[in-house]
Amino acid sequence: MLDTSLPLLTEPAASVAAGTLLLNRGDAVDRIVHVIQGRVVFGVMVDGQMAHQLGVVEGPFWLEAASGLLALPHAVDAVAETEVQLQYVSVGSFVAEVKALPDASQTLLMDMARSQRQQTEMAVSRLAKDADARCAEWLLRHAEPTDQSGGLAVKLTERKRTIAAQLGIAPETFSRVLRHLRERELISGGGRVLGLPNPQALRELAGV
Amino acid sequence: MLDTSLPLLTEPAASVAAGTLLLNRGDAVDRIVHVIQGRVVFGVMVDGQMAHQLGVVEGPFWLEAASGLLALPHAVDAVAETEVQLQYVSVGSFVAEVKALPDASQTLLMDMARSQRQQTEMAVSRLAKDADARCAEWLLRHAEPTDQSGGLAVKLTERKRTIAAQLGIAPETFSRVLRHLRERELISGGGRVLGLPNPQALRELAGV
DNA sequence: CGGCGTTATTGATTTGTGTCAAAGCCCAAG
DNA sequence: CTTGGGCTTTGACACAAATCAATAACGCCG
Repeated sequence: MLDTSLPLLTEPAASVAAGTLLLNRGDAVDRIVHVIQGRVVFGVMVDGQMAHQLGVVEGPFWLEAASGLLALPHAVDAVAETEVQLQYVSVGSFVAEVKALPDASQTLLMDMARSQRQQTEMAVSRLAKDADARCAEWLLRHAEPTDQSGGLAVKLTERKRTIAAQLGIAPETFSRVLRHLRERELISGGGRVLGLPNPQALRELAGV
Repeated sequence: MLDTSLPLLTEPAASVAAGTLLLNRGDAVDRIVHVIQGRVVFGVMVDGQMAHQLGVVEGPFWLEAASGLLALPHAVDAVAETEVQLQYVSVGSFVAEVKALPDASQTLLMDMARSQRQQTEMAVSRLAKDADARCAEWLLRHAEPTDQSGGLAVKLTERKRTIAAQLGIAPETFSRVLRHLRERELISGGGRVLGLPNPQALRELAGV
């Protein structure tokens, strides 16, 4: 894990509850949010709901650093998905710090590379794949080996509507895809733990 | 315009023709491409065609710097859209340079911020808007005031199929959208120069 | 155990956009 | 002027996924 702390910035860390709106699309960037710990979802909200999810980031992380550096309004909405520890940092001191400390720009650089990568992968996956393929990909990414026998299984820790949002599809569609995969015997088990009897076929469906 | 030159790197610049494939999705990053001048399209290619365009970048620019820094395979395909002047730089010397020179990481940081921003805006626009809205947005973005009277007009300098690709829609769809907008009298003129008689309505359609 | 609010599933229908195919247009070469 | 080959437009159609609406399955608390 990267250490993204910037030593000059000593503002106290605050803690906000899950569900808190952290920033709004279109708002001017008055301060930058340093997420120390916790998970943040960003995307486009439509009347209070995160209608289109663009990414999920796990702290430590600089939220929308690009907007801060470029002095442009935020391009996305962001919401705390878990409880989040964070610092608010003025754009001025953020930029000053990045300029002054080589290490700071280094870590920030790696940070941005990470986030850009995630975003690119998500965009590629959405453009190039249909719902079935994306779900298959998601299942494989979240699969873990079961105790014995080396089979794979996925535990659904979040609500399915949330997972659907991550996949960029409607909850109904996610439901149908799971049914479809179950019919084709690519997944098994009806509860919140799904078995993957045939990972190879699943990989194929996901387009490797 | 940013200066992204890195003084330590003195490899000679090469020139490649429009249409040249610069990098392939999935390939390991053996060297980084510094685009000095020219336009590069990146996205996902399907049998030789750029089927899904993710972005267009104008040099000077570091292509897929994120992949280089993270030591991950390329996430996208990239093709020269115009003739392009470029340098190939080994990942090693690239990383070394970024580490050694504070200025280098500074400029690269701004560079990545720019590209991330572009990508984010494109993703947002695709997720949140339909074809009509995206075209309206594009028209407004490319509008210029006409000589007299302060009206707005758009000059179509590229082929429409290219514009459609940038908008992430099929050429046929673009054609239909233009007809639709013309029927609603949001654009006028049938040639390669379109008038925008009602920018306000257009802005509304674009979702501001 | 039974009731209730939330979440998930299912079916019917609509919508937007891609695809295929057939003209039509434009312009440069002959 | 005519010809031909690209882009562009148009129409008919197919299809994936969203939406709407209704039902079913949970989970939780009393």
